[in-house]
Amino acid sequence: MIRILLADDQALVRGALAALLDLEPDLEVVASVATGDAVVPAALSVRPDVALIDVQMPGLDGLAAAAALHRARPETRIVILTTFGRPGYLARAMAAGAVGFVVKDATPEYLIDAIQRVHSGLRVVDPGLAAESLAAGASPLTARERDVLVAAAQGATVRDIARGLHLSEGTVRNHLSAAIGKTGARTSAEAARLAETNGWL
Amino acid sequence: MIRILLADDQALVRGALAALLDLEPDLEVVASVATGDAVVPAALSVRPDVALIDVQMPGLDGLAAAAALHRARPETRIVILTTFGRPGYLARAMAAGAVGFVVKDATPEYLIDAIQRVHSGLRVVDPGLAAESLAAGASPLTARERDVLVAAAQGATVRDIARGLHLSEGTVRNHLSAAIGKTGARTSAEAARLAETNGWL
DNA sequence: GCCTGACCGTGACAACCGTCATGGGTCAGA
DNA sequence: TCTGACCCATGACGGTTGTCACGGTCAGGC
Repeated sequence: MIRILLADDQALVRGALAALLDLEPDLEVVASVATGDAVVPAALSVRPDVALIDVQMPGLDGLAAAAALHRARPETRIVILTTFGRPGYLARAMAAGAVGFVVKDATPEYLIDAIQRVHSGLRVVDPGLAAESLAAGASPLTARERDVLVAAAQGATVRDIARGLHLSEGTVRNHLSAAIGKTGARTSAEAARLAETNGWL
Repeated sequence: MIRILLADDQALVRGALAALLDLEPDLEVVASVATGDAVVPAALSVRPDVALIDVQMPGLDGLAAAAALHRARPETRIVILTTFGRPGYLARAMAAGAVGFVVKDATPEYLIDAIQRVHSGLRVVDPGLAAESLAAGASPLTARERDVLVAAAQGATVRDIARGLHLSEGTVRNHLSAAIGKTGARTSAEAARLAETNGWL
């Protein structure tokens, strides 16, 4: 019997996944939480074999929660589940100690198989996504460039960003310019969009 | 026995929802499709009582698919299911002939209850979202303003938009300026973001 | 020590964007 | 018929953005 912890912020998806997994005779959902912060306490309490963690969650996000869980309870095998197959997510998930990575486009059979493989000690990664991840490479952005891009992605102006990060406007423009060059974009808004789809933010 | 058609582009969610609904003794998933274009043919073939349609789908989107289904087979009661509770979505869903609107944050019980209510002739709308929808009101954007905003949301420059829509740059700037005024934004990127979260694109 | 490279910051300039005033065209409704 | 709403265009303006050249700081390698 494989004991599973579910973490997903959408109650409907959480409930539906639980129903799906509980149909399998050798799987058992023993806990399900809605936030990243709740993952570690729940895991320590129910001692699951496998944790299925969504990336998008309020509070601590799925990748950070995975890292915390890996530190707190390395016996639990972590599978990251996500809507968006962003290359950067895969890299960060692996760095966080995850051993599986499944996108929500996958079939239910694939997910169940992935859980079983992971439980038996294997790693499970979508080969197409892995290739894409290698192609996109690691994030070329510096910490500051990331900061200004996340702000720009919210629609902030250069002045807003400068105030928010306590920088001069010229410096913000420089960081943005560097990010534009590195992403191959032609405008800060486009750079923010590209960085986001690559999972660099 | 309530016969249900499921439409969602994510195979995992589709399968999980089917598992969840099939657990109910009076519900039966009789078809599940991954694209908006497949909704009407499937409905004509299996004659479902209720159609559960996600907004985000490739090809024909969920709202357009709902409208087509309502025309082709008005007996089928339509429930729109969506990740994002955007006010504009609700308005368009109702205009498309939907009688239910459920966000993926809802609990499984709520969804099941909604399906049963809808089948018995009632309408089901999240009251909080309905209030938000009234507050945000209908889209204030003209058709052209919408066009330039969707292009701007991709990160296109004024020149790109002008070329893409065969307009002069000045005209594009005028439309953008009008959209910025109507959305209360201060920049075209921000206007695009706001319009998107309101479901006006 | 010295050099190198990566980062942060400044100032100046050209290009672009947002606003406004103005004009012309179409089309629906009073 | 006139009015109002929408579309397209032009031209000009001030403010913002993107780029560049230039310094300064700091960690790591020779």
